[in-house]
Amino acid sequence: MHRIILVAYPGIQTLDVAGPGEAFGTASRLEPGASYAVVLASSAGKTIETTCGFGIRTARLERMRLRAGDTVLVSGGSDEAIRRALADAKLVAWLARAGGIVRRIGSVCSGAFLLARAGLLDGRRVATHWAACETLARYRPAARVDRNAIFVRDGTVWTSAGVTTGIDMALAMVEDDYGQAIADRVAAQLVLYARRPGFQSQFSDALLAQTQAGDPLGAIIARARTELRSLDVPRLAKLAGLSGRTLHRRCREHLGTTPAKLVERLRVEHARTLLSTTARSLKSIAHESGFSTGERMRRAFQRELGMRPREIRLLFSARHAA
DNA sequence: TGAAAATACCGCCAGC
DNA sequence: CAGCTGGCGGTATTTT
Repeated sequence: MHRIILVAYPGIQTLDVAGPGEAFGTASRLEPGASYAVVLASSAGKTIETTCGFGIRTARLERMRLRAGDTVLVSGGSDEAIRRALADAKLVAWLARAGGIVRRIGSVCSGAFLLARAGLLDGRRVATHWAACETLARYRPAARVDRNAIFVRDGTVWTSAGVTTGIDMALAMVEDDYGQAIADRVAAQLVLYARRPGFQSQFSDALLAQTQAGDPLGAIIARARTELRSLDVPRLAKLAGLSGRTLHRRCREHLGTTPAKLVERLRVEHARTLLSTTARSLKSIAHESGFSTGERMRRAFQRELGMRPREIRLLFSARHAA
């Protein structure tokens, strides 16, 4: 039996607790092989209100006797709620203590600020909501904020980007505990379209959203993904049926990027997946992703992710070995 | 590492 | 006329 302690405070984001809570709860309820006890706790231990006005009952944090096998997950909340929570010395101290005891400690969305405050993110690679990345990097310079990840596992510390990605992260924990088959069945039960690995960027989600919105660019992106090996800006324009100039404008207004950057991102994304799921040589991965040489791939990775391909492989291959 | 060559970016503008 | 398109070309960035 794994205990999951969801840490709450007034003004938390409803989905940040409900998502992971249901993921673990579903696993426990439907999978004979899996067993979780999910508890909600807050500093005051009362009924607290979430962002949308739901009242949820919480146990008192201090009453929790921490065990080495526990998992602690801190929810995100509104700016105001986070600010108040950061000032809650008891809460921060409890988290700091938990960090030294439990097997896994993590956050969803802006909950990362509380872990940062407790000193748990120093020297770690972490994820948070895209709109909060810069603020977190400034708030705690010792934390290495990965702007692309939807969730990151760095040793015992797990962080996720925001709301629904908390579910992806919870499922990765289920996989860690009970294997992929069970995690996949839970995902199916929750009717998740596809389970996303942590390295899949928030940027991809934006692209996916465009696709579903029926935006012409969405279809172009899908096409482009299949032709990475012979793609440059004029070619992309041709696929899109637009002039270079107009394609440029569309990319700016819909995706906040430029055509060449878009192509580069798609290439990096593709290569990144291959790096972490196969043992193929960097050179062959570079070639398949449309980089003429390994050197060019390395430079693109540095620009897009601030990391070298080799580092990506090292960081993510451990996860897959488990 | 450095410099030349290639490619991309984007303000501007005429044309639809 | 407003609003969108796409060509031009100087500057910036990336590649070789």
